[in-house]
Amino acid sequence: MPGFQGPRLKDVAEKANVSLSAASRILRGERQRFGAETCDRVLDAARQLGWRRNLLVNGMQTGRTRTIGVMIPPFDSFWVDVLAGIHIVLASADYLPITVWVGDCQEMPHFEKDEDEGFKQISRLLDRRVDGLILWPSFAVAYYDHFRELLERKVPVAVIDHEYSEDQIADSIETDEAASARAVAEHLVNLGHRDIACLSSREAAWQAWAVRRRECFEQAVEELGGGKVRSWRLNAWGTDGLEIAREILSQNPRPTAVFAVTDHEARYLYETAIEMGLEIPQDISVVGFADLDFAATMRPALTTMRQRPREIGRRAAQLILDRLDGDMAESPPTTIRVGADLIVRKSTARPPK
Amino acid sequence: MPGFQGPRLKDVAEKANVSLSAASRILRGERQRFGAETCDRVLDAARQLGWRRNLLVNGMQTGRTRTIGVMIPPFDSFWVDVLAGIHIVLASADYLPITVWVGDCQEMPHFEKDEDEGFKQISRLLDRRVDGLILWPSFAVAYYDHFRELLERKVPVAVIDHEYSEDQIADSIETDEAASARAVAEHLVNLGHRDIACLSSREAAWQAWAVRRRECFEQAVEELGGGKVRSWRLNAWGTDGLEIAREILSQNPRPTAVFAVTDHEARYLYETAIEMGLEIPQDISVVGFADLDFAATMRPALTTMRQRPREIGRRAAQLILDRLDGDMAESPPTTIRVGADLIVRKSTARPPK
DNA sequence: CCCGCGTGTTAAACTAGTTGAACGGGAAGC
DNA sequence: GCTTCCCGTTCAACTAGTTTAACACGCGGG
Repeated sequence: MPGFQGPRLKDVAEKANVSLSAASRILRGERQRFGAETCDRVLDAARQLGWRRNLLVNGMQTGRTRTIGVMIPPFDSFWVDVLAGIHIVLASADYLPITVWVGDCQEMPHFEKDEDEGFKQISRLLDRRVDGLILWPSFAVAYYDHFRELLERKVPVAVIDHEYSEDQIADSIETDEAASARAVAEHLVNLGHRDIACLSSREAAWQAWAVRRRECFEQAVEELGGGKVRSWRLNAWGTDGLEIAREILSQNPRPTAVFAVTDHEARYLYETAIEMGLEIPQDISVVGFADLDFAATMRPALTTMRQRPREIGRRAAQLILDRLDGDMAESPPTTIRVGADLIVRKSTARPPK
Repeated sequence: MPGFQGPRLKDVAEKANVSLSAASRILRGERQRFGAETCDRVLDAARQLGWRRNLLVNGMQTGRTRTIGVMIPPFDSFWVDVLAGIHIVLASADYLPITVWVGDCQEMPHFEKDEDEGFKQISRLLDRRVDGLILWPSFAVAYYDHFRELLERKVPVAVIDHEYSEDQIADSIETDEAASARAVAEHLVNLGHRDIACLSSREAAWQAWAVRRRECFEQAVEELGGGKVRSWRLNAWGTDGLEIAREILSQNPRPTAVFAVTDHEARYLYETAIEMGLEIPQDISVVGFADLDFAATMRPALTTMRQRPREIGRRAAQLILDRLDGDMAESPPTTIRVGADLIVRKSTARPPK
């Protein structure tokens, strides 16, 4: 029961009254060997029948499906924008991304729990013979072992927001953490803050960016004369945001500014501030990171580092395309660092006297 | 140069020392014809070599790629959640959605402008022989002509948020506009509002929901004794939101409540209210629609109808699966109406005296 | 009359399997 | 000694083309 699959090349050839191979050549663009009239006949026949090239066959023959697998968490607007960048670049190269999502939309996935499900997703991509893969760090770490297979199959892989420090086995595209953290530090120190806290995220192995963002920030503040940063982090499941925020804001002396490593953590600080009757930014300054879609509409509007997710997506896609048929097919893995921009809104001010 | 594609079945057969057809049968699950020891040998060999089924070949042979094309605008959290619902259902059936995006992330696409690009996207899906399609209305209307091809190819199509009134040629999954509009009307009329305005969106042909939402609301308010609704709508490009909002709030007498057909339009009303020094909800009540991710964090928090995008996505995916191998393969197109829930927040109150 | 050129044809091999039919050899049962 | 079963083999056809090689036909020029 192979359902009707549309007209075959054979149908086109018959309608145009030419041989199968002539039809194939003409439709592939090899026109010069044939008369103009014949070409027109074949092209017309194909159009009239609504024939379309079967990319499955093409894929079998050339080993290229013009398809790139993408695995991201469907978590927030950052990832949606990354995806947008990927789509734009791939579409213009006549490639198609196939996206699989790990985890739930409501919360950052816990890859440890979903290992099987995640690997099934990757399998679905490999079974369809994607030409390349763009992955978020979770897979890269949780399935480090499976990377062997990807390398053996020579499927180029780009990992977003995660760099392997020791043995880099795949390309990496990430936010420039050092420069970004320094920009935040400068902003706060310049405002006069000398007692600054940092609220980090879950610092799981596959959240290397969280660790680096915090460490870079701590270092930058100290270098700029802002004193020693007091740092907290969420638990492994990310469930204690409000409690940690309460702990930070209850310190005595209370820090005058808090850097949240993402806008999500900044939200906990906002909620806790309302709870405790503290005014942002009069009593405490808050800086976020990412400029997620809700950051601008928070009250007060959140000062945050705007990442460039679209550029990250674009660069990742371009890297895969270059590896596939560019000159860099064989060059060693690289790391691309994408900048971020400080967006000063209403949540930061000079420290209270 | 057909790049290395991983081990072939031939390699597995050789390693296990069996014939090609035996390997094929065993790996397909036809075990009873073979000895347990032979089966193990083949399975082991496949595992050790990392062999994986080539779905391209499968697709060619069976005419089924276990792949569903999805076309949506990457616009707001509504569509992200629809996508989430689709992914969940398809993943559990071992299908994979391939998503193409039309337009830009920042704004609702204008399909009229991008007709070529949009059709290229659909082509990319059909060229890869997707088994079914889930489309947003834009395509359904702009490319009405191309629907012929989809029907001929017997590719089941589900359209989200758009019902053809005359000749329904595809399945449709949409929000229950009549019930939802009535819920909003009841809420406002019960609060005592008797002079209610409606701010509709662009009412393009492919935004049938906007028209119906407005009309249902007008009718419901009148039936409930809330008087005659005064309605406005955005221009064809959706660029005059603030101007229209200003016009509404400058009316004399000013309506005491405004129903915005989506949360996006509610935003214009909020901005304009600040501009004009009006307090929400003391001076004017505002109701949105969709409960997009920013609705809860607006100040005051927006009262809105929460659509069920995930359910819409799930139902759409399920419908496609049922059409593919269920009993309803041949039944006529249906329309599924999904409910919505009124979320009362802080933007509605009794009308000012 | 033969050569070469422009067109186009046929046949075969190839992508990676899947599937049906026929068949073969050893062992057990009768 | 014959039949039957079990286990497995080989062969061929099939999915939808792509590509190479060899070849054929008619026309114009020499």
